[in-house]
Amino acid sequence: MGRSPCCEKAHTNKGAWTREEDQRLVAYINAHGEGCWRSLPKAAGLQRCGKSCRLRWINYLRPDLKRGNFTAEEDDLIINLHGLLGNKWSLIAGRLPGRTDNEIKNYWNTHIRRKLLARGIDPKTHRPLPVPATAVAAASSSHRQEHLLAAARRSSCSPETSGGACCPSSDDEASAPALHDVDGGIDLNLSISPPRQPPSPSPMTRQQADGTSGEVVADASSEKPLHNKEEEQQSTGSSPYERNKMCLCLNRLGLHGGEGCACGDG
DNA sequence: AAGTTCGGCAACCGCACCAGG
DNA sequence: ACCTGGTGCGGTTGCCGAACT
Repeated sequence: MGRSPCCEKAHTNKGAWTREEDQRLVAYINAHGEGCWRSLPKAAGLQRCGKSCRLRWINYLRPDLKRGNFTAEEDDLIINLHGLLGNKWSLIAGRLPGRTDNEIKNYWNTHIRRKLLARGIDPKTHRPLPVPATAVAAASSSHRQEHLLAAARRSSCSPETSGGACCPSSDDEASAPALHDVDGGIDLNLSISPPRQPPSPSPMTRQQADGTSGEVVADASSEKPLHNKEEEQQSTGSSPYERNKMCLCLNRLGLHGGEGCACGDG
């Protein structure tokens, strides 16, 4: 028993989208709205698979997309959310307005992951890799990387930062990385109720979890070039992460005090 | 200047989940 | 309870431009 293919591959285009195809897709969705992706290509006069149309719309054509470089705040948010959620790119994207899961996934794989590795941080577990301290120190030359490392270390639960109390050393537990903001005193370990947060009133639904409720939680959208962020950080001495504390209202992760922050004191 | 390598990103593929019949 | 279709998600691939030799 199998399932029918989502489209007739013999009559569908593949590869890069043309301007005309984009225009057709945008025009159709503007007129009829999203949904019914299977029948959309035919209705819109496109020789494309419905899944391809959906992907093109979500990742490239949506009007609310934010293009351009990721900001330092977004970097921090991604690192922290990845520490919490793992490779749940759609969930992470739900906390970054204007960013898509695909974009974040690519950014992680091409930028953040490599930088974390260079800093001796395991991108999967957010724990320090077993490398000589001198190698880590030698790699800490740039302020930008220093900032990323600091954020990553805040995101990780390591014996050095936690004193070992919060991080059982068994491999089973290590496979489920926890988040701890040592500086801020916030325990983000999702396996235990955060001491400074009320328990969640109900289990998180899928809709709540993936951000499809339409709420915009994290407002880290300032589009400053990265080098400006570095200068700002150097001049103030405080990281964007510290200035934009994480909002951890359980099912509304984002920047503390952001638009959708439900803490009440933000 | 030409060839090669590398990095970034758009797009594809296959599986999982969910809702409706 | 089971089956099927539609949709969403994460992993992977391949193209293209930049950097390097």
